[in-house]
Amino acid sequence: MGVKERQEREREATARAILDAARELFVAEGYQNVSIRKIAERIEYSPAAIYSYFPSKDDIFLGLAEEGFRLLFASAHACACNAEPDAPPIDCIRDAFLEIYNFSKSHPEYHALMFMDRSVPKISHDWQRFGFVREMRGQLTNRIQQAIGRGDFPVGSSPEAIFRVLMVSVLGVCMVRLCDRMAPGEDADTLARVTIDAVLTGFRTGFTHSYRPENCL
Amino acid sequence: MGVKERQEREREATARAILDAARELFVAEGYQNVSIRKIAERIEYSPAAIYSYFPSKDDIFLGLAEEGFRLLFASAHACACNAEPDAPPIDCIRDAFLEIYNFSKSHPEYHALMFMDRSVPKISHDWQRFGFVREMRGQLTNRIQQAIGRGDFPVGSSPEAIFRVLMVSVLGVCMVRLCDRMAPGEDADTLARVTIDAVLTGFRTGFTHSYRPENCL
DNA sequence: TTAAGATAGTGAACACTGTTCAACGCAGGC
DNA sequence: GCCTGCGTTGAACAGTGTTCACTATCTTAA
Repeated sequence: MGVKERQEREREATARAILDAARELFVAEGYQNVSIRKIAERIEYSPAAIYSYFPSKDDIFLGLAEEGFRLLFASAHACACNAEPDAPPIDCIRDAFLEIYNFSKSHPEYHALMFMDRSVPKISHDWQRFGFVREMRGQLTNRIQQAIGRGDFPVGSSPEAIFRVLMVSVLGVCMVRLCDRMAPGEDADTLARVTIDAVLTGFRTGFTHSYRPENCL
Repeated sequence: MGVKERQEREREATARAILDAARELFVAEGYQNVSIRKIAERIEYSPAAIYSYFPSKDDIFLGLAEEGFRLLFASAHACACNAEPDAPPIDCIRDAFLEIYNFSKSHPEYHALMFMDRSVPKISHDWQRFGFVREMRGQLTNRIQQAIGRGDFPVGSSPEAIFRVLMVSVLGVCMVRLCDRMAPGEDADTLARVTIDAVLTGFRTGFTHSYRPENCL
């Protein structure tokens, strides 16, 4: 009687195998150099077979981006601020954004897929659908709110604005590094730290603005 | 006797025609959708002919990136701070970086080619060779030095560090916008302004760091 | 047990891509 | 008038994402 179940299981296993093969290939060779044919060869299927599991190449990489967010979220969870619950919120915030930068170093392909790639339009459009993306933002904005409560930021500061500006600034550093736009000999790690500190100091000191974003990452 | 000269002129004209066709096509349809065959069709040559003018597709777009830097530099020159030489340096700096953001809006394809594209590796490697890139940085770091002299930034601040952090932060905003990573309804213009002000305020207030980059853009 | 049906997987093709190369035609110089 | 050399070409190569008619196998009902 478990025929349907077994078939379903087999289908799922093959889908997983496709994703695994795609991941290994694109971590090793980059998105541009992963072709359906290479994935097919790796799992010993014909290229056409893949299209009965995923509607297009983009959808395979949409699945991988989801995996990337899961990975980043796991890293963020494991970083220092969560180990010491009594650590100063401001240090947690700094660490969390440094972790995003570090993630872009340890998983450059995932980072590119998640934050930079324009060749997978579906990621751009659907990218808010990942639940843990919202969860991760929530956790960080909570920390920022906590810091505001402690007087680290001026009263009335917008946690979302602080989060957003930190995010785009760090993503800027990541991009400049990943796109080989660093000056010869320039130290990206220091740049990341200084950038985060500059933005944090800016918001801590306070300046007037009416930026109240919502649902950003 | 002017035969060689005429031939040379004709070759140059064809090379220009290739660049023009490439530019029109890629401004209209984006880098990904411009093929050698489309360029060839537009200038009424065979695809193979193009390869006697440019070693590869990448080299055509390397030429276009150079054009992009020229354009951006022209915009920066034309922006408010140059119109009023007595304007507060801090406003000039803000305007200049806002201009970079605006350029990414008015010329998204050029911006992507200049700052984001990884599919044209030669741009990454040779990208410091553009003379006016250094010139533009020089002009801006001078303005920052001027501001330091006026006491807008703490004594001993590094103009290069301020320049660099402003640059990567603005590039972050540009990237998030161009890569469709904005939240629905989020206002990128405001984000750009707030980001620049946050970084500026951070550096004006001052925080300890030993970042002394050189030759960055 | 056999016939019918569902379906996963295939090979071949389509319409593209960047790039290469032998061959051809034509202008320039002797 | 012939020869050389250069610009240009058509055809091909090896690759891409994707589609589709077909087969072979496995499942289910009679």
